[in-house]
Amino acid sequence: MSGTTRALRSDAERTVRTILVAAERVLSGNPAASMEQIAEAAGVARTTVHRRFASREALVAAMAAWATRQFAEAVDAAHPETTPPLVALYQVTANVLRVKIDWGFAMSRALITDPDAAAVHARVEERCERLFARAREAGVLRADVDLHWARRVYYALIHEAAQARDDDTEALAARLVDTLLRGLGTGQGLG
Amino acid sequence: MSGTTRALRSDAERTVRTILVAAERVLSGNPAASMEQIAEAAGVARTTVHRRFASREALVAAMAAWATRQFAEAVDAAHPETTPPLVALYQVTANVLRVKIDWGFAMSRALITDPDAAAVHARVEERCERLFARAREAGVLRADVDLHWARRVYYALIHEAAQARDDDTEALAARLVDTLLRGLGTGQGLG
DNA sequence: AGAATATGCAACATCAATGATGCAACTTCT
DNA sequence: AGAAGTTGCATCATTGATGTTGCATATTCT
Repeated sequence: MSGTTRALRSDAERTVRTILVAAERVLSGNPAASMEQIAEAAGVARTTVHRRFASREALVAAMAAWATRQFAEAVDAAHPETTPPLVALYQVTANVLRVKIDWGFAMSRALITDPDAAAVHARVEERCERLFARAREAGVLRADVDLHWARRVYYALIHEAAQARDDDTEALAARLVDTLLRGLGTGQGLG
Repeated sequence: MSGTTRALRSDAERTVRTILVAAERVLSGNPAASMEQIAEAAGVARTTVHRRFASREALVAAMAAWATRQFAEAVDAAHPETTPPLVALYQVTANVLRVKIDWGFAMSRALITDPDAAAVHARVEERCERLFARAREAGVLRADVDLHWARRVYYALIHEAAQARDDDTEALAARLVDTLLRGLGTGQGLG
């Protein structure tokens, strides 16, 4: 994106990455953690963090940008507008889970603070909405289902599933989608 | 609980209540809000807050204690061990939603910080687990369902539904339980 | 009215987090 | 080797939140 420094560029970028990863690890555990704690977790002096990120806000923004990028890519990779709804649902879920497990904090904050990230998230939400609409038309979702509620339930399940931090995201996704579509009941006594 | 002050007791208690309510309102919107903001929201000087609560920690603990009490009462009122599982599920859900809508922050933090509150929450979790076990035995939940996953899905849905802040908790509970048991799909193409 | 209690206001002390800077030491590229 | 760049360390200023206290002023109970 920039042509500022040629030499030693890889070193600096590696440090930036290390800090971003450490920040996610620390902040997901305690959103109020200090820059000192983040620096320590990254195995770096606090001043170094401040050299790379002008302010705490800038650091969080960078995390949000990074996570948002991965998020968008995760959705793209599933081709949710061209693949059959049910398949796309599984694929999107598995891909997004992978990102959300590693960047849960950054993704949650992205909505609130960063302007660009918010735009990307809004775009993804639209795509999600379209996917759900297609799923309903295809008979995957019931015809009488409230799409807004459906999307919120889906997000809630993703959030919950991501807490497992299981590396088998395929299995997580399978269980999640199964629960979303079939629920957990037998159907007895429910009219 | 205490016999310290007889006169003017009602005044002080009213102030305490006002502060607790304001704190919940403010902190649910921004967990990092200052005592100043809380005091302002309560229509009270910051010093008054500090007179009633020795520290920020004490304030949060008081919120947790208050919310936890209401939480336990909400579960009790549904008689989850004696009522038929499905009925109890609806009733508990509606009651808990009522509390969670008004005390979402206090209930979430309760688990982490306060020791007594944690005990109550643990007790409630046990009751929830038993209720789910009964539901499975009664054929309300499928026999092959993982109870741990079921409970987490249930919590996630409650958390999500509580965001609606709708005052019709009966309707919310109905939709929530319906989603939990039946899911949102038609069952087509799912083996 | 008088006593007890509660609150607002102003002021103060403390403390932790943030952000900036200069300097020496080290690594990497040419 | 020399230049450029990066980091660690020590240090300092600033800021915002926290918690305390004294005093004047209601408010309420008896």
